[in-house]
Amino acid sequence: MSTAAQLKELLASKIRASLEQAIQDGELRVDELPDIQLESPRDKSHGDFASNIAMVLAKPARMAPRAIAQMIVDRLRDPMIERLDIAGPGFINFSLSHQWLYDLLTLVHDQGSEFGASNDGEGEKVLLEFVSANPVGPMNVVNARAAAVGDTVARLMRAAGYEVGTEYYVNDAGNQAGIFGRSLEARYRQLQGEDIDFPEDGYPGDYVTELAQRLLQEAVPLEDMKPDERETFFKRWGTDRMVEQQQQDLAAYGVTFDVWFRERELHAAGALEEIIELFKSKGYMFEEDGALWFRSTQFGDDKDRVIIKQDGAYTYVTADIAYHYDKLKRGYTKLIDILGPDHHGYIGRMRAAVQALGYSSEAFEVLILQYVALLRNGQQVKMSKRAGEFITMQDLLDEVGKDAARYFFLMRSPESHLDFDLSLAAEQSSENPVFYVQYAHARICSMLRQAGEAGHGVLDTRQAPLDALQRPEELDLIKKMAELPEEIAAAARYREPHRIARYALDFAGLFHSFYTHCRVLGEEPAVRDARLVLVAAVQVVLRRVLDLLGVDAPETM
RNA sequence: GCGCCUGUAGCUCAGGGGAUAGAGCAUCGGACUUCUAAUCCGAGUGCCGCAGGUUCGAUUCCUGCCAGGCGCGCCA
Repeated sequence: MSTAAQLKELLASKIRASLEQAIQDGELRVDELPDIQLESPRDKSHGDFASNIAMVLAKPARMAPRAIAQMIVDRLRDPMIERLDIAGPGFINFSLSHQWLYDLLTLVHDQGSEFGASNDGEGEKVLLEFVSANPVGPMNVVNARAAAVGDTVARLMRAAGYEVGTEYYVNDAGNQAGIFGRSLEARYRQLQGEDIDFPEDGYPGDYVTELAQRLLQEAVPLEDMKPDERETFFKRWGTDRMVEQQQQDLAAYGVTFDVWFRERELHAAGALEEIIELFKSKGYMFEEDGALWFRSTQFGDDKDRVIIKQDGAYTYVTADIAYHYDKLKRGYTKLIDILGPDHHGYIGRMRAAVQALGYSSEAFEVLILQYVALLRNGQQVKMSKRAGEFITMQDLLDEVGKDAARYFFLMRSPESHLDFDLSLAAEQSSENPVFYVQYAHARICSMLRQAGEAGHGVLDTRQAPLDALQRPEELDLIKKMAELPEEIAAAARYREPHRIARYALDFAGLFHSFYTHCRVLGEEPAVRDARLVLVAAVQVVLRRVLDLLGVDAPETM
């Protein structure tokens, strides 16, 4: 039982053995053998697997690629290999007997919802931080994109053998949290009938007033507090409520975090002072213009960064350094931050900080998501924060639903600008790719239901007459399944969830094509039983893939 | 000015050293007495932004340029 990845390794070792034999025979002269790569050819006429090794060796061996290929082919014998062709400029194409595909169905059924897993990540401890929207207002569509991408990257990395923690960093101690607290207090007092001005830089949204109303109903004895206690109270109570809201919204979106990390806890633990002392002792700090600076340019940043402002307050960078230090001290060897497009300037300073803390710059990695343009009926939706006209994450989910939202965000490569067509996403039609995939799953459920009612269960794969599967539609489906482990591993390694969204679409397409061309129920028993095993395996794979994307797999549509 | 992202079919986007460059949508033409037609089958379209370079081979890697988007706080 082998996946495509395992077979590639096997074939590579056979090629290597042939080459070594050729060297021994004195027919080939090279200093060393390069890595032997096998690929899954796009074009079916090129066999199951193909290698370009003859072309790679052409120069060092000073021989024609096709002659090298012939030399390899002459020495390659294996019962598994049905046909070997030399094609084009010197490709070696392998056509295998169908047995490996039948075996793969057994593997899929044995592994079930685990199918596709690998140990590509070798247990590397990765901390994935994403969204981390300030707890002072509703989340926006870039936050929604970050949530979908981050959550699916985490799922993919776990499937690919990484040890992943997910975190949401709550900026509940900074400037903006303070402004938010003052905004809330102002609304609260206005509701009590006081005639006071709303802070000039305050948050104008209705949600602040709604929170103030809620606080009023809770009848907290604020009169007994001193002014600074009141300020702390409003800030803390307000941001805590916002965090609760964010947690709810994200959970409804299928996104949960292992840890919600509060900035204020860093402050309370003295973590910022610790950083300052550490950097001072290492000579990375200097004073200028009444402020304390981190000489980040020493580590490749484009300018130095203020750590303590003239007014004695810390900057956000200080807390962020402390936070990342905390992550590193917890044993994570790779910190991945998923950030919005307005934060790319942040990479240099954090990378500098990580190095200053004594870690490799490679321990810190940033995935920058690009801008999301919302379209409705082909027109771009204009948003103005100042006028309070913007589409929140919640609006988006209300309009298109969780599954379409996640799928649309995951469809595109994370670092590409994204045109999100709200009209299309909300449409329950064939034009909407998410339904296309879900429909494949629903169709399978319906078939298996009817098969079961007719008394035809899915046989154990070892009992089923799988060699009845001979049609290209059947074999193509299985081949595609065989590629899932490498697809997941690649998607995890490059942090590219769109590979899986595309895989889902392609795989569903293969199934729909099979469905049209091959009947299951009503065929002669051997064909029926073999196809039922196949269809059940397709169901397993579709569920796996949809689960990785965080999209539901409905049984009926 | 500097930095990040993006230029591939009419539109939205895949493909990131290899064999005739792909998908969806849109357009046109077919396929339901049979497991869900939310489906399938067929048809056309491309100086892969431009110019150099590396390579046996470049849409893919490197450099420069052009175009678009977004950043460049003692805000986060």
